[in-house]
Amino acid sequence: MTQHSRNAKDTILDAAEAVAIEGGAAHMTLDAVSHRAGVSKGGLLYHFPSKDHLVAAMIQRLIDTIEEARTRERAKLPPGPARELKAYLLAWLHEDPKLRKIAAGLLAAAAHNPSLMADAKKHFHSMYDQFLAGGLSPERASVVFMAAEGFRFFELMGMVELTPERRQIVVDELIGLIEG
Amino acid sequence: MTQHSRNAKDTILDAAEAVAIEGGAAHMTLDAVSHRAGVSKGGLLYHFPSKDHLVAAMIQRLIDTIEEARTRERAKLPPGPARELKAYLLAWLHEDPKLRKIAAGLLAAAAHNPSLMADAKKHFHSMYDQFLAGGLSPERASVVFMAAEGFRFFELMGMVELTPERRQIVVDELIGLIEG
DNA sequence: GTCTATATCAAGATAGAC
DNA sequence: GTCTATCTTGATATAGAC
Repeated sequence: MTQHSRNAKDTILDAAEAVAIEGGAAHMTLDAVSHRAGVSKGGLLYHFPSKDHLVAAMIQRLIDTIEEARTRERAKLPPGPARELKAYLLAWLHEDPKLRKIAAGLLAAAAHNPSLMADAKKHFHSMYDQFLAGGLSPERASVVFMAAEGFRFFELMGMVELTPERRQIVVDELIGLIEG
Repeated sequence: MTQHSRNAKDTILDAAEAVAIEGGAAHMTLDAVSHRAGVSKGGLLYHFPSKDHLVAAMIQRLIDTIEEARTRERAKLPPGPARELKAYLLAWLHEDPKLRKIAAGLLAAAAHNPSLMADAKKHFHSMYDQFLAGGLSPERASVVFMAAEGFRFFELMGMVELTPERRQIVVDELIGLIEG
C-alpha cells in the first residue's frame, strides 16, 4: 500500500499519519490505522503495545525526519550567520510534502495525550535556541522561524495550499529577511 | 466558575476551551465539558444537541471574536496601505489571551471532525484575500500573516510562550516589515 | 510475527421525570 | 431548562491459537 515503507513499523506509521490527516486525529483509532496498514489490530499492537507507544513513535519520526533534512541542507551551506535558520528554511522548501505528512504526529499527540508532545517541545526549543544564536536579532529570527512554521502548520490543517513555486517565493522572501 | 459568561451557552463554551487546552482535544468529552461547566450532560445537550453542534459553536465564536477585535483595531487606524493587516496584528497584540483561548476550537474541530473547519477556512481565506489586496507584495503580506498565526498557534500548543513585552517587540518588527 | 475472539470501559446520545 | 437514568456503539487492550 504505502510506497516508502521498509518494514511493518514504518507501514503502520505511514497509515497512522494518513488516517490522522484525512479523518481528524480523533478518528485515528487502532482499528482505522491497522486496517489502513493492512494488518490486524493484534498485529499493530505487537509492534506498538499501546496507542501511547504509537503516537510517541510518530513524534519521534517527526523529529528524526526534520533532523535528517536539516543536516542534509546544512552541509550544502557555507558557514556564516544564520546558517542554521537557512538550513531549516531549505529543508522546508525541499522536503515537503514529507515534513508536512509527518507533522500529523503533532496533531495526534495534541489530541490524544498532550504529555507526549514533551519530546517535540524539547526539539522545538533546541532549534529555536540555535536560530536565536545565529547572529540575527531575536525578533527577526523569531519572525522568520514562525512564518515558516505557520505555513507548515496551516498547510497541514488544509488552510493554505502552496505550490512548489509559491513555496520557493516565500523562502526567497524569508532568506531576504535574513540577509537584508 | 468562569468569569466572563453571560449565559449557559457561553459558560459551556468556556469550559470546552479550557478542557481542550488542558487535556488534549480527545479528552474534550461531553462528560468533561459538562462537569467543568457545572452542568449535567443532559443540560449540555439541551443547549448543544450533539458534539458536532458544540464544536461548530466553538468555531463560530472564534470567528466572531476575531472579527470584533479586528473591527475595534481597524477603527483606530488611519486609512492607508496594509490597514487590514495592521489591524489584525494589533488585534493579536491586544486581545491575547482571549484569541488564544478560543483558538482551541480549531484544535477541537481538527480532532473531532475536520469538516467542521469549513467555516474557519472560509474566514481565513477571506482575511488572507484582504491582506493580499492591501498593497504589499503578496510574499511580504503572506510572511507577516503567517508569522503572527505561527506565534498564535504555537502558543496554543504550549510550544512558545510570549510575554506581553516580547509580543510587543514581535508586532513592532512585523509592522516594520509592512512599512519598510 | 500475525491472527481471531473477547473482555472491559467510556463515549455520544435518548427518554422522561421534575 | 436541567436533571438522572439508560441504551448503544465503538475503542483500547488482553489472551491465546496458528
